[in-house]
Amino acid sequence: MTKLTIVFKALADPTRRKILELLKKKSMPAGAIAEHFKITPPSLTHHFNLLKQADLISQERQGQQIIYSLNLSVMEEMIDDYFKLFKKR
Amino acid sequence: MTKLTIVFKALADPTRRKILELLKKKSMPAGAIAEHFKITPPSLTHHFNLLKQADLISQERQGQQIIYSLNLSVMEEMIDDYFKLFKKR
DNA sequence: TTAATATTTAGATACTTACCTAAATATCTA
DNA sequence: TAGATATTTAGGTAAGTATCTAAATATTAA
Repeated sequence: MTKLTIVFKALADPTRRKILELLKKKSMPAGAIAEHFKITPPSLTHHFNLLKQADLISQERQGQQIIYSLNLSVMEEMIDDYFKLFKKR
Repeated sequence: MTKLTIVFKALADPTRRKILELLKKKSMPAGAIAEHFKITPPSLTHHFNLLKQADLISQERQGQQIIYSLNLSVMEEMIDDYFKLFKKR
């Protein structure tokens, strides 16, 4: 699977897009993210894994918590490299 | 399913992205598109349907052929409305 | 109107995915 | 070290998806 396919698959789910939007405001631990959803922690971990695979987020342990952060650069690269093809201006 | 989810799902497949890239060069009938792939016509029709559902392409019959065209505006809207959120400049 | 061409529809199958429950791991605190 | 907290891993299931073959539809040409 190409990197682009992995990224689009990651974005093709509303839960994962909402996670990205939360992380755009600020980095936060899994538990704080979980408060915004009604799915179980294992399901959220599944989504974190796909977002990590797409390199859209990073994680860092801080004590008992795992802090997730958005990797803005991957989004930007995608816009620059792929969508520019289809952009007028 | 939201419109954005439908569009990202449509883009999350290499065959469909290649169809879009072909149509970006010029509109063409299903058969001409098919020459670039090794999958069967019904499989291609399946991909056309998903791209149409995402409003990324349009079709128009011309005699025996169905001519497909790219809807650039949908791509542009998506870049403007969604990705701008994540874009620095 | 019959045959040929272009494409889609119908239906089946193997694979993938999003979700769950139960159990495991990692860290902190008493 | 034992217990509590935060998160992940393992394993299962129902629903979705990409593909195929066979049949149907639409159009053109003989």
